[in-house]
Amino acid sequence: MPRPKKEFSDVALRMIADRFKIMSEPMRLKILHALWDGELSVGGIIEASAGLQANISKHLGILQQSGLVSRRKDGLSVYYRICDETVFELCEVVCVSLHDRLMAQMGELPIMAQKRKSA
Amino acid sequence: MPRPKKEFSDVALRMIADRFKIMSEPMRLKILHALWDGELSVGGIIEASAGLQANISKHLGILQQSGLVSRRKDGLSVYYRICDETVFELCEVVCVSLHDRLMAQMGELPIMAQKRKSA
DNA sequence: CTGCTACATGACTATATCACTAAATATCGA
DNA sequence: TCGATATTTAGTGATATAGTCATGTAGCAG
Repeated sequence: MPRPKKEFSDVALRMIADRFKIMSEPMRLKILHALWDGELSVGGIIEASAGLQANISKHLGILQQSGLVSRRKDGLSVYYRICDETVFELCEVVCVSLHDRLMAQMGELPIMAQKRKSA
Repeated sequence: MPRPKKEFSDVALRMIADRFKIMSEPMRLKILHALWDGELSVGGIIEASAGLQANISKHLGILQQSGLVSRRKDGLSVYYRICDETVFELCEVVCVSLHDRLMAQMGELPIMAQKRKSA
């Protein structure tokens, strides 16, 4: 069955593209991945993502403004957590797509049928 | 139930981020949208997306190299079509997320309970 | 008030990328 | 071969963004 085609205005395209752009930085993905299991303080995120404090803070600001993570302040620390679960879904879809593509590319290679030990 | 946490190497993060980056240009989304219903020649894509020829061509090259669209040459024309259906899925997930976010933001606004005619 | 900790922000540099123009390449018909 | 059409490639200027250093701000301890 064919997908029903919806129309997209330039504004809509811009909004969608912006969301993808947010997700298009490895450092931000790393931060989101660090938040996979739940809330974490900025210090914890810095530790998990192995980045400089200023950079992490800036990325967290971007992620929060885009609505992907939420901020909670408690004393000296600030805790972030993912508040948009589609983040995981997007990454999973992309991973599957990349995997399929690599498999297809491997299939194109004329490797002779020699036994290969699986790791 | 908690999602099972998978580990991501820097290379993996880079690959995923690159895929998102491909999708983060409104013009490329416009091109993909033009290909929604199926194959289209470059000329057709130019017409549908209302962009300059050189620019469209460059974006098509990027899309093809990333494996999202495939190329078929027939005589003078080159026909492109989407060969990775996850493109649609990604856009749909993002749209839902954006919609939910806007709805939530609307809910935050203290609008008085006045009747509003639906358009 | 002072100092300390945790985080955010501003300024700056380097890099990347988009859109545009102009030129090159490829295919078909006369 | 010549010219017309269709598409790609190259070069350029403008813009944007990541990363880094230095500084600013908020909360807690003393």
